[in-house]
Order: sequence, then structure tokens, then C-alpha cells
Amino acid sequence: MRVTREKAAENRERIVATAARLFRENGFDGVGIDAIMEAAGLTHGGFYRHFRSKNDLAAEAVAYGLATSHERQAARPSLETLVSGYLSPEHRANRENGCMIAALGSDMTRQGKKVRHALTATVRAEIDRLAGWTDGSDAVARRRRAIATLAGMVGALILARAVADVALSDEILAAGRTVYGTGQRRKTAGKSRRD
Amino acid sequence: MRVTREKAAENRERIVATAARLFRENGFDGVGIDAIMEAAGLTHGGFYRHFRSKNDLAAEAVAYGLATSHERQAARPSLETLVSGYLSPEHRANRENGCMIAALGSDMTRQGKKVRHALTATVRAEIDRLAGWTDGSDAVARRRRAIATLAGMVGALILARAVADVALSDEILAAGRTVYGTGQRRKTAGKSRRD
DNA sequence: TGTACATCAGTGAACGCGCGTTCACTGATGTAC
DNA sequence: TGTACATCAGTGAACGCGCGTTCACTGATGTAC
Repeated sequence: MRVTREKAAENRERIVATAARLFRENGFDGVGIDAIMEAAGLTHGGFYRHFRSKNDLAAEAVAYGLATSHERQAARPSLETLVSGYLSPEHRANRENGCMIAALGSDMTRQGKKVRHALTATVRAEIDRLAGWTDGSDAVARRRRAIATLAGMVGALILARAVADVALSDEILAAGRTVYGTGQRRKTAGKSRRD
Repeated sequence: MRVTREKAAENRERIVATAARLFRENGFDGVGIDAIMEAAGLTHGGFYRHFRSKNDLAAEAVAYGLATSHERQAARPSLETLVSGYLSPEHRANRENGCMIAALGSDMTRQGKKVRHALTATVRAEIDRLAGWTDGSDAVARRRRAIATLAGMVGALILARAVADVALSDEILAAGRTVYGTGQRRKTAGKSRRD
């Protein structure tokens, strides 16, 4: 049952994407290789033709999830739209396709070097982007605010998801949108819009 | 080998405290019942004299961890000291005895009702405390800021722990301390100090 | 206060299921000529 | 371009370990008289 090299590469990528989705939804230990392979339309036995271990897949899946969710944010035209998209009820509900950091943040500390290096690069890039959207002549202060905004967004989404009361959860999202999305002076929209 | 009722109650509490510590350190799935019981100085067989299941213990351990770490914060004399303690290198390193929400935050969404109810109550109480330390005549705005501060603290600690670069991690803590600890007007120390 | 018996916290072996990993096998793809 | 053979992605059964849970047993505690 050998398949085309091209098809095999497709399969491999689909496994990674599927794993990124299922890990965000259920946690690293909450989903097995058989479930991932089945969701990817394959049987579990073929897994080791693509990956050395479940841990290796986890590292790739995290990197993939970070890259794709980071990229999606890049399309946002302003800080305000980025924050209100991030702290929206839709993102709160859509854990499996949402921010990797919010979905698996407190588990990442326990992951291997590969995972944490990928995370570090993404955090750096995200800070830079936010700093570019933050106003002020003092570059140090801009960067500081950008870090605080990133942390606030991640923390607010985690809290909003964990809390058992919908009203409180909504309130957390709304507070985050107000404070982080409009709490600092904005650049003119024209300056930060993309192509 | 029956023991005193008093001794049995002590043992039970020690199991809960030990579990709260080990869960924070290794995650819910990262530690087994035998490890918990051994760390508590008992053998695994006796576990089910105290708890119906591992899940039941998890619920109690989370509630216990939330209560104790929440209580510890109550001793802080000001917002500034609270934030700088929370976002300190010591707290970053001391995951097993630190904030329950930062340690297990992204796993809590997947936990049962009992866990999430305990979390909700703690979050509410923490927001109220922070709101009391926030200045301003508008109660809605104070509460909003308090929520943003709580989210920022949790998010910053999670990021600082997850990132693989010490300099960046330090920078995240420092930025959080500056923005959240001094970013809003403070009450006079005398007014918020406790007994 | 002392005695006889019931209770039950704790022990350690055993069970059984889930899951990561391995393996013999298949048959289409890729390659050498 | 066609043929023969090697490769290897994918299959499905099986292995084996870890871990949550159960169980028969122990012996000190608690209680009834």
C-alpha cells in the first residue's frame, strides 16, 4: 500500500495539523496516537514512518500551531481589532483552532527544548508586532507595554475559559478588550494597515 | 494497622496538600496515585479509604491550592508588593508552591465542575481585592482595571515560565511588575494595610 | 476500669485497561537496466 | 517505453509497561457491656 512521495508528505502534514488541533482541545495527555491518526484518516501503525515518538510529534505540532495562529493574527489591521478578535467569545469557544499559548500555556513549561524554543521565537515576534502598534517616543516603554498587553491577552483568555460562570467570563473578555485594546494611544489606522 | 481518627484526618490532609504540590509541578497526568501517596509517607493501597477517585482528589487539591495561595496573597500590604512578589524570579521558580491558576490554568478548562467552581470563587475574590487597591471614582472602571491586572499577572507568569530564554523571561517579569504594580494610581499605604 | 468484639486505616499483591511502540506483511511506487 | 526488482507508506495484530482501581488481610483503635 505504498503511496506517492507527494501523498506521503501530505499525510504527514495532515497528521501534524490534526495533532495541533487535538492537543489544543484535549491537552498533550488527553489524546492518543490512535485518535490522532484516525482523525487524520489513517491507521495508527503507520505513525512511526513519520515520527520518532509522540513527543517528536508534539514538538512539531506546537511549532505548527504557533506559526499558523501567529500568522492569522498578522492579518489584523489594528491593535484594536487584534485584541477584540483575540478576546472574543468565538475565540474563547474555539480552543482547538485558537491561540496555542492560551490553550497549552501552562503545559509548555514541562515540554522539551524544541517546543519551548518555538514558543520563545513566537513570543518575541508577537512582542515586536505589538510594540510597533504601541505609541510613545520611549522605545523601552513601548516594549514594556507590548509585553504587558501580550501577557494580559493570554491571561484573560485563559481565565475566561477556566471560569465556570458565563457572566464573569464575558466580563473578563470585555475588560481585556477595553484595557488592552484601547488602553493605550493608537497609531493612526493608515500607518499600520497592511497591503 | 488502624490509626487514630485524628491521625487519619491528618493523613488525609497531607495527601491533599501533597497532591496540590505535585499536580502544580507535574500536571494532573504527570503524577500518579502511587507517587502522591509515597510522597505523603503512605502506600498507594490506602488511597481509596480517603477518596473515591483520582479525579475527586484533583478537585480537592485544586480547591486547597487555590485557597492557600490566595490566602498567602492576602498578607501583602500593597498592590505593589503583591505584584512584585507574584512576578518575582522566586515565584517563577517555585511552581509547586506558587499560584495554582498559573501552574494549571490551561488545564482547568478540562476539569470537572468542582474544580472550576472553586476557581471561579477564587477569581472573584481576587478581582475584588485588586479592585479595592485600584484608585478612581468610577467603580466600573476600577473593576475593569482589576480584572486586567489579574489577567496580566497570570499571563506574565505563564509566559515567563514557558519561554526558553532567561533574559526574555526576566524582561517579561519586569515589564509586568512595572505596568501592573505601578501602572495605576495607588491608594495610600495606610488605607489598605491590614491589622 | 477491664474485657471482648467490631471497625476500619493502612498494606501489598493483583487485576485490567489504555496507550505508546514494535513487527510481519501488503502492494503500489520508484528505479535500474 | 517496457520489464524486473527494490523500496517503503500504510495496515492491523500484538507486546508490554504504567497506572488507576480492587481486594484479602492486618492489627491497632473504638465501643459495648
